[in-house]
Amino acid sequence: MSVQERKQRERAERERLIVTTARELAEQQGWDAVTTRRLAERIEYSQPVLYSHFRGKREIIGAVALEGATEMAAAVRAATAAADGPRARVTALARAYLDFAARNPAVYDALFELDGGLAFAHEDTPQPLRDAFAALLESLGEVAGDGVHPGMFTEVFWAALHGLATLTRAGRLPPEDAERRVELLVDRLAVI
Amino acid sequence: MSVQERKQRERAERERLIVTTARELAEQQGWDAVTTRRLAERIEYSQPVLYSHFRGKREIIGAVALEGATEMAAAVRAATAAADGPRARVTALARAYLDFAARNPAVYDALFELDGGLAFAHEDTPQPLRDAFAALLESLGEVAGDGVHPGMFTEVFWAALHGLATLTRAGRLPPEDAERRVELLVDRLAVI
DNA sequence: GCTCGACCCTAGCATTGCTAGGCAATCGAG
DNA sequence: CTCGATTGCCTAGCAATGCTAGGGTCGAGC
Repeated sequence: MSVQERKQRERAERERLIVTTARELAEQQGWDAVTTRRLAERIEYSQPVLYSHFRGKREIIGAVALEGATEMAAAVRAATAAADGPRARVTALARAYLDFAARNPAVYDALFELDGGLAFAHEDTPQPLRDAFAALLESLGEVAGDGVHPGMFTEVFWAALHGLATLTRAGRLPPEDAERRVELLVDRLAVI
Repeated sequence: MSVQERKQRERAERERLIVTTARELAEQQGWDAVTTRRLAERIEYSQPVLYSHFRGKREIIGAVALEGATEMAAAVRAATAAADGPRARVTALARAYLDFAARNPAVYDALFELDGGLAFAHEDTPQPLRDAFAALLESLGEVAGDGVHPGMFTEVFWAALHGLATLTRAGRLPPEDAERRVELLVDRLAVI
């Protein structure tokens, strides 16, 4: 049985290699540069190997997205845990979110801009995505205000952050006032 | 000279035909289905004709985006003009914006999700885009609140709307609570 | 009526995601 | 140890994509 175990382990390692390599390539040169050929070359296997791990390119994007969701949840939790009081927590959360999006544009794209074949707001939504939303909810729920459903408040706040992240990165918003925009958002939306 | 004029007119008409056909096709079957071959077939010309009007597919997307920006500006202005008082105006604006995005997903994608080769927040930003932002600014500027720059307030409000629009359409947010989310956004962000 | 130029089409290129088919190495049974 | 079977991988290829080169045709202007 040990042989099978070793093979299984090697397969799992190679799958991780594929995902991390796809992510690296995407961060370096953008998702357009992540072709199955280039990806195969980088992992030093032939193209069909990719398809023995994933149904297609979409699933690879999806895998990067899930990895990113876990990291983002961790980043948000780390930032809010280090802050004192609801207001500081929300501000830290917003900064951490936007910071993550700015530092990992390819991962952020995999999560929200590209089609990774992931189900959102469904019963079959993958755990990392649920958990990322939960991480937001933990700090945002406490500033939703009376009579406002915490989940819905989190959705709206999240949407605002998402809008800022994407519009800023796409050059639709000048990057200078980023910090002031965050302050305005927190001041107005959160009920302290 | 009349011959040249006629030719020029026909060229202009054909260019409009390309843009409206691309838009139709995108609305019907999504932008992925808008290939140069299919588009050429629909307008009953060969592919190279497209390239005598536009540098490439990107520019066609950009043309659809510009058309969409003009329409969106008109839709927003029409909605706000019919509303009484700042609060009603902002609510109407938000609804009109989200409604436009929901009813014209392909156009909205051309504007904000796809690369149409357009410059934003620049000195060489095309007029329709500037005007669309101006349409938002007209109604949002009056509820920015004291000490808050109207332009920046508009950016934040716009980003929030953009986030709601994209996340809702991508299935990231459940569509049921759309109206309540708008109310929350207006209540909190706008200073009446 | 003729010539020349604008106009547009056929054909092709490189690249993309994905798949079929075969080859070789490894495993299990005798 | 041998031999058939299975697993795992690669070479080669397909259809579709955006885009371009080159030639042929038709009409304008003298």
